[in-house]
Amino acid sequence: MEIYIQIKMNESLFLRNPEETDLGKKIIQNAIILIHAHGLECFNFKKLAQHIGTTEAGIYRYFENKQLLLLFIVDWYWSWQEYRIAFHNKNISKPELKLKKAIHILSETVVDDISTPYINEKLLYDIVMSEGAKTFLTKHIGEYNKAKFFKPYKDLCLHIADLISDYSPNYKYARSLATTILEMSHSLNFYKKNLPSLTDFSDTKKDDTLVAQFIEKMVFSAIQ
Amino acid sequence: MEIYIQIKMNESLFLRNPEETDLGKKIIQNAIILIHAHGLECFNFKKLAQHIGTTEAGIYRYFENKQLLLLFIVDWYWSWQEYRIAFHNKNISKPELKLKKAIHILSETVVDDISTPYINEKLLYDIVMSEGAKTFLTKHIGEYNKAKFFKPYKDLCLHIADLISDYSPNYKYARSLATTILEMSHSLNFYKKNLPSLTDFSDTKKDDTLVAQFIEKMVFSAIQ
DNA sequence: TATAAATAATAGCATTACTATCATTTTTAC
DNA sequence: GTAAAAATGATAGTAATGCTATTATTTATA
Repeated sequence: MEIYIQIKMNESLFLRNPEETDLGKKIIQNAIILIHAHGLECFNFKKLAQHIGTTEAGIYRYFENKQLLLLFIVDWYWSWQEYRIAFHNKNISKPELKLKKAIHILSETVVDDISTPYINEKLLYDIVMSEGAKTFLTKHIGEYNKAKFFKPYKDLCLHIADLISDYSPNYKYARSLATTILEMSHSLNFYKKNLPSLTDFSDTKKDDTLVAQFIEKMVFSAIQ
Repeated sequence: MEIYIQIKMNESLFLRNPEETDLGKKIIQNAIILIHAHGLECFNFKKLAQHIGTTEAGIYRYFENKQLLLLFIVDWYWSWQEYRIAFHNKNISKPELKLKKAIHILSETVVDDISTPYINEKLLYDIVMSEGAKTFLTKHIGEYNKAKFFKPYKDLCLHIADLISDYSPNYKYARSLATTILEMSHSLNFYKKNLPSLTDFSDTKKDDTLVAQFIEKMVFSAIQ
């Protein structure tokens, strides 16, 4: 059985849908590779074009600029994570287990998912960790929000908030706590890697569940 | 009694110490004003120079580039917050009260502190909220870390972690929790303002202690 | 009052972030 | 199988950005 999952993306993110053509898929695939390798700052459409053997103008036919390309892959990532959480929690009824699963999915090492041929989720996880916040740390936040570019993130946040409320219907801060889970699951892993003294973990330790354990304990004691 | 506080800054942040000359102080003061008004993306040394009536090259004599200028003011902010926390907790012995005070200082509205004439802390708070993360979301993170540019943030993190450990000596995740406090105290306020559906608060509500209340409850149930 | 230090004025250059045009190839429709 | 349409490639150009360099002028200091 070979299943390929396809995520329906917000059409305002692109000028031409990259998932419908070979060149488009190459753009996504190699944008992820290049941003992962050199960071968003060093990344531009000229380099991307050279890397995949096309022209700068060719990329501009798909995306208005690199911020929207970043938003595309970051939005894709959040939708994919929500899908994974829903998938793994299928047929599980205990709210406690569901919430724990979600926390672990969000804060543990991701491996490349072969059901998405031109997207390397392992690289994408790193990109979201170190560049993801830049999608909303911009003066365009209002405009982007109107265009629903943050919908995948908000949907996931609401999904987690619902899991929290299922477990603890009287807890008053389900959304703030969901946002805390989302944010800290990525940023503690970023710090663990780059500024480990801001955490209680070190990057050398093999155990990749440490961040999840911290968050899990914090969350469950908060909503108990 | 008029007291002016002065924070000793890391000398590698600048080429010439801006706090020692009139032009230098103007650079800091107006950089804060302009970054607050238009965001870091739109901000550059040419605009800053025009705004204060000097030349681009003049600014470059003080700072190598705008990232280091941002680091300067963000580092200043974290040192100032640590100072405020220490100041307000002077002669208070109960660890519980100290930690609560720290949480409130970090997550509630800041007003301009007149003991720092050319720095508007109110504007600076907004800048740290919406641009602060960009200081470490860069490929230069390793190099900046070596140069100790993140020391003020780390010191504050450790300060909070110590307050946590004083209250609850057996708690295993003092640093991660301190980082969570620091990060969420700013980012929840950012979301409250810009993407309120990610929080349980709305920007219209007058009460500015809501974020603090959420964090306080979460923290104290975690370390109980 | 000489000297050094700081600032102003101006120029210039490589890179970035696009836009435009036109030729060529590939796809699709009949 | 061919014509039309769509997508891509090749090339050029422009305004803004992020610097560096040079020289002149002002200001502080000895």
